[in-house]
Amino acid sequence: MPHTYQYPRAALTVDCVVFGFDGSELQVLLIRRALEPFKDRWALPGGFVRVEETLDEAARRELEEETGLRDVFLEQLYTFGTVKRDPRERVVSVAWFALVKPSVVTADTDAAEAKWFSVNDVPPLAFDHASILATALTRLRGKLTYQPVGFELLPPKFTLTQLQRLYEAVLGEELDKRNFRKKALSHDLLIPLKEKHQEGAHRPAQLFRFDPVKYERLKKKGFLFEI
Amino acid sequence: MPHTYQYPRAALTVDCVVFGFDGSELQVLLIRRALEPFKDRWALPGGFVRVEETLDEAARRELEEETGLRDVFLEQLYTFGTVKRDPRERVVSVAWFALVKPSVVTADTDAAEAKWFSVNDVPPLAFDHASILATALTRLRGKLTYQPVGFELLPPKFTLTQLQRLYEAVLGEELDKRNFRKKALSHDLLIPLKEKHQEGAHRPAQLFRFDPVKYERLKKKGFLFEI
DNA sequence: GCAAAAGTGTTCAGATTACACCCATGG
DNA sequence: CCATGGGTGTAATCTGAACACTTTTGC
Repeated sequence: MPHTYQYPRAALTVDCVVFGFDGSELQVLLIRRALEPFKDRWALPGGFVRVEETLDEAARRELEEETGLRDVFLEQLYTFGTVKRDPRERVVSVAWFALVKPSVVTADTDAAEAKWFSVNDVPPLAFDHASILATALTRLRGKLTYQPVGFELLPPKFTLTQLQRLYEAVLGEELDKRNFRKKALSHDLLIPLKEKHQEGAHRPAQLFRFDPVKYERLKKKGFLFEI
Repeated sequence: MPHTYQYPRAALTVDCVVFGFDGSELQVLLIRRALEPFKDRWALPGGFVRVEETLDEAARRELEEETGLRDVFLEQLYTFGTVKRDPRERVVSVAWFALVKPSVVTADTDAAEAKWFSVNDVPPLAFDHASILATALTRLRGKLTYQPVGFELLPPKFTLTQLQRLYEAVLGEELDKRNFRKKALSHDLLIPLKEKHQEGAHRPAQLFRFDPVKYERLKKKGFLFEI
């Protein structure tokens, strides 16, 4: 290893796969590129890492600049480093995946050109972003079955049916209502609220919130939240 | 996002956590640094990424240059990017973890100053390499319980007892022999050989090899190999 | 014949699956 | 009173955990 390493150097970027849930489909947030290359194509929000900021700071900064989102659940996904992934020059990108709650999903994002798409109906993407998205989807599916990340995609108060719909949307399969409820409640992470959720001409549903204290305790033990 | 991004840029490195198994303890391969900073300290093998090579090519190249190892199981681990992790300048490192079979573990490595250490007895490490190692260990433990990676750490022919010792070393707990064997065989990935393994004054043990065809098939289905 | 590691089954508890009907509400 | 989604229990099966003795070999 040389004592110092000079140029040429790869440029370093971050890209964020931001997932949301609209109540029936899993969504991903994309921005329309204003500049070449891939001008006018949809792309993951992201940009260059500054020399004085950490990687997650860069991801959060770019996310806020390009979409207006702040304080989201963010986790490193994978680093993409094939040589020609950017036609301009060598660019290595550290990809992140983010989960946001519906309050932010439905709010306007600062960037006029940021838009939510169903993951089942994504337009052609710039660079290798389709492959980054695919990696993120696989990771989300994997995580969902053993970690309670679903709550990051739901409002603070939610019904068991909403939780089930989310699991079904992400996993792409139907789940048995009784078994799902039994298991979801068995982890003792859901606190029933006094309120009910009323919507439409039918029996109102029990609202729950997520218990962040028990969540932290579980997390430290390399937790499980299997559905 | 600017159309091009100029300097200052972070430098990009790769670091490899190379695991081996000596039959009783999990080992990690370290090299002694010849230069400042952290001169004479032990460190993970690694170095700067060249602008014309992918990240995994860089990892494999550095691994060969510094330790003589080739053709190892290699998987991306995590990218470490805190600002001050290298005292010289901003360096972002893509960490990898590698698994090598005993034939290579016991062979001399090209680098005079590469050495195997038990993971239970690691010297102080340069940079944030202790934290990279800890991350790799957690990942290896996690992987072992649902993917058949153990075979990457064993010779081509092995006994069930050797496989069990490996699991015990990595997981840090004793396992029940009968339950372990039942489960290991249930996945139909182990092919019994006609040969027996003879060592010492006791009953010779059945040798097995790993079935790479079934492994690939399982892999494509997002496989499971639970022990 | 003895020391040392290989090899082998059963039982029990808990978890997972499959499955169908009544309840509360608004219109 | 009816349409809509909310809510509940049980039986059958599978899986995981605990547990002890016989076999084969070299010396």
